[in-house]
This record gives sequence, structure tokens and C-alpha cells, in this order.
Amino acid sequence: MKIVPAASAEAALLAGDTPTMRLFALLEVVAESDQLYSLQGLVEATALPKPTLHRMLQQLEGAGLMQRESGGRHYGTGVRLRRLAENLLLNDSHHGARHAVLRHLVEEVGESCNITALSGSEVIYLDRVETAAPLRFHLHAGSRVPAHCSASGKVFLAQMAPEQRQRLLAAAPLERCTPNSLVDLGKLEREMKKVQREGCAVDDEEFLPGLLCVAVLVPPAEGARSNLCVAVQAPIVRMPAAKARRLLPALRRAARALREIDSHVAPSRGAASA
Amino acid sequence: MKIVPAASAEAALLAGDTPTMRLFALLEVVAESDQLYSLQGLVEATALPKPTLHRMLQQLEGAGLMQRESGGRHYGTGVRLRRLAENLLLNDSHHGARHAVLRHLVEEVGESCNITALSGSEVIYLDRVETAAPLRFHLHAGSRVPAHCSASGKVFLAQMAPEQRQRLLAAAPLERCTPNSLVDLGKLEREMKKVQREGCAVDDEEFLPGLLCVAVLVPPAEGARSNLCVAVQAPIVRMPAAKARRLLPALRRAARALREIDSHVAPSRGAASA
DNA sequence: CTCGGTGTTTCGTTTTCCGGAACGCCGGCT
DNA sequence: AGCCGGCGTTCCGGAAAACGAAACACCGAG
Repeated sequence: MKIVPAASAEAALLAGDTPTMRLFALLEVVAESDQLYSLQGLVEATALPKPTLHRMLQQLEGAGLMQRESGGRHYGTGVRLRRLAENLLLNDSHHGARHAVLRHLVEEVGESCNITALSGSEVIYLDRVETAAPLRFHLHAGSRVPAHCSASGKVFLAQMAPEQRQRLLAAAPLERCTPNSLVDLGKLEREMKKVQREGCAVDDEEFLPGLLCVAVLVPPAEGARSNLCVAVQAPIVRMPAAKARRLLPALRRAARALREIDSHVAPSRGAASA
Repeated sequence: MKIVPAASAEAALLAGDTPTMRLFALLEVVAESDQLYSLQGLVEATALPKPTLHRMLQQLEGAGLMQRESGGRHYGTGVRLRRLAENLLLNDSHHGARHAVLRHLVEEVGESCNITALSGSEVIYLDRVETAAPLRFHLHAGSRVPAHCSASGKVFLAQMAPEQRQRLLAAAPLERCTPNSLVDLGKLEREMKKVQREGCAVDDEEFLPGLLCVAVLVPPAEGARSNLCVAVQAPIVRMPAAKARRLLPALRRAARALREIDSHVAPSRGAASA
């Protein structure tokens, strides 16, 4: 039983289940703000014990991920971390390409769109591009949503074999996010049929009140299954179901474009350097 | 005293004294090349035991630092890691020597300059210093611009392997920001040749009407690639292309200065301070 | 239905991490 | 000077995580 000391009104404590993740969270804290931290400052910002933090910083410094600044009394990000960051952004052309497709789709349909994947029984937002419209939902990339009450989630579920779906859904009681959420296994099963028939799923205020969402699967290679969806999401006042369905062709085009991107993957051995 | 076994042509084994650092090294391996790795592929690339690698990847995936792609058989970098990378580069630029170099450059050439990095298919302004002249474009640090119609973006694209560039550009139709934008793949490819030949890229009203921009790469360590550019940006009425080219020596000096900042950090090992 | 290659799980051992308590250092105050 | 309070650093025994050989599960090809 861990009694977390309530972290005060200040910044939340470091999330972290394993030692490594705590280290990572520490890096995020430092990277997120444009300042140098003293040990004591980090103690206050993270609510971790001082010796622990000291050890972590030592390790990070030794590895070149952080470095001391201004006479050793403060820590900043290190060269190696910067290099990692640069390489990462420079090289992730898969993500870059997907993002481009998404941006183009948003421009075409005029509403916020996102790319999702299933992880366990949750849907992860891999990427998201917002519409320019002033009224919009704020759902950023990286967030997670229960599968049973999201359009993408229902698409993923619908392509599973029934018993696989059962296993996933039976694991935990279906959370009711809104009055519209499908929390009944029977109803959900019928919804699956509908999704299979229509080749798309609609989330009609099942996750958040006022939010309507339509998702289609990025078509898999061949007979296989896919773990990528594209979806459009908008306030229901601006995009009722009827209008959303009219956007389906554009969604499907984007989905096909995304398949193209993911189709060619690297072999085991790296070739890399030109 | 540690004698590293000659690193070989391939990054043979993972350096790492502690479990966390091994994880980090793994991230570096994945971030350094633009490809998706299978578990087996990573076993070959890192010489780590398979179950160990499997556990590491599980942990990273659970934390959102990596994610599975193309049907769960391959791993790529995750949203959270990308966000960390972007934050890092953004915030790190504000204080410190880089900003000073930039300010000095602006003073020298008399026009607004900025430092940029590529993220996916967009260019991010890491830092920017404005000229004092009253007529100027308002483009602040942190904003993003499509790679294909910005000078910095073209520099980044030009250093990529052709197929990587292809993937990035083919994903979505190239947006035409102005009549001058290069939206034709063939033309763009010819432009790449030119950039490689001249060692700099010019954006001649391709992003905003009336805006001319010249960018050079911050030279990478050795044979590697870089994800940093310096560029000067000004109204074309004040800085026509001919005048911009006359500023190239100053730009290159600044670029070299920026490399210096990133390279010599004086860690305990290596010495070799310039 | 075997076989080779891959992804995944198990489990006893080894290594690392954890953080309360205590210590040393320094600058400001009396 | 002497005291004090904040900060960085070190110790060390209990707790937790990582390790990786072996074995298992899965799939498509022969």
C-alpha cells in the first residue's frame, strides 16, 4: 500500500509504475518547461524523495541525457537526449506521411479527424488534426478511450472473431460513458453486425455528450485484420449523422492512402545509411 | 576502465550499464533509422536475448513510447516519445547559446532569422529573432510549416534518401500555399538536386507571398544527417534573391557555431574539447 | 504433420532500486 | 564567532524489478 502524499496544489506527482518510467516522466518534466531545475526545485515539482531524485539525476547525467548547468547547481537536457529527439523527428517518415494524409483529410471535410489503433481494450489516438472551427472537442493524440463506446473501437471489435471479442469485453464491465453508451452485450453484438454490414461505425454521443464520430478501417493487406482506423469527429450540432455519412467517401480515400503508407515495411536487417 | 569492443560497422550490442540505459539505447536504435522493427529484427540489431527484448518492448509500448504498427508485427516510435522530442527541441532553444548565436546573426545580416527542425512532414520553428525593421512577417517560434514550401524543409528533404522523401511527399497532395509553391513531384525532385549542389535552399514566395527565405543546414557530426537549420527570412522587397545569397557566408558561420554548441559539451570521457 | 521461424509465457536467480536517516557544506543572521 | 536553515550528498538493509534459459504457442511452407 503506497500512500502518496497528496502532492499539494502544485504540479502532480510523477506517474510511473516502474523505475524506468519514473525516469522518463522526469525527463518529460524537464523537457516540458523552458527552465533549468535545481534538485530542490525538482523535489517540489515532482514530490519524489530527495535521495531518489538525486540518484535519478546522477544516472541521467552519467548517460549524457541531462547535464549540469550554471556551476553544477542546475540541470538541463543533455546532448544525447537532444540527438535522440532530432533523430526521432527526422526519421519518422511513417508518422509524417500519416500526418500528411490526416491533414489533407481535415481540409477536405472541414472537421477534426484522427487516426486510432486498438491497444488491449482501449483505443489510442495515434494522431489528430483539429479543424479550424472555433467550437471543437479537445482530444489530443495519445489519449485513450474505451473500445466499446467509440466509433473506432467498434470497428476494431467488429472485425474480430466473436469469441475473441467476447474475451475482450467480458474482462471488465462495460463502462457507461453517456446515456447512449452500449453497455449491453446483446445490443453491442447487434451493433457489430451493423458495422460489418456498413463497413463503418458511428459513435452517436456514446462517449461524450454532443460528440458524433464516424470511423472506417484502414483496409488490411489481405484477409488479415487491421489495427488502424481513420475517423472524423465533430459536435453533433454541426455534423449530424446524415452529414457525417456524406463524408464517408473522403474517409475511405484517406484510409486507402494510409494503407499504402504502411504496406511496405523494412526487413529484419537494417540497411539505412545511404 | 571500459574497453568497448570496437563498435563495429553495425551498432552491434547495446551499450548500457543499467536496465534503464539499455532501454534508452533501444529507443535510440529505433529512432536512428527510418524503419519499423520486428522483434526478431531487433534481436539481430541489438544482440539482446529475445525474451528480454520482448519485455522491454512491452514496457515501452505500455508507456506509449513505442507502438505497434502494421498489424502488431512491428514496432515504431510512439506518440508520447514524439511529444517529448518536440517539447525538448522547442524549449531547449529559448535560453542558452543557440539563441545568442541567432541574435548575433540577426544583428549581422539585419533581417529576421530562425532555427528550425523537421518533425514528420512539417518544419517547426525552434527559435526566432526578429529584425528591428518595421515591416516584417510575424512568424513565431513553435509554429509549423509544410516542408515542401519552406527553405528549411527543402534542405531537410534534400538530405534524405529518395525513398524516404517519396514516402513523405506522396502521402498527401502537396499543398499549394502560393502560386510559386512547388507542388509537382518532378519539379521538386529537380529542386532537391539543386539544393544538394548549392548546399542551401531558397524559398522564393513559395510559402507566403512577398516572403523570401534562405536556409542552410547545421552541419551534422560526420556523414550523419542533421535535423537543424538556420535561415534568414525577409520581405522580398527588402531582400531579393541576389541580396539573400550575399548573406550566405554569415548564415554558414552561424550554422557552424550552432554545431559547435551541440558538439562540445565536455563530458567526462572523450576529452577532445576543441 | 512435421519443420523452421517467430512471438509469448514461466520462474528461480541476480541485480537494481528505494528512500529514511544522517552527514557535510555554505551563506545569512544575531 | 557561533548558530541556523536550506541544500546537496552519502549510507545501507529491505523491497522490487530485471534477467534470460527453457519451454510453449502460433503460423505458414513443404
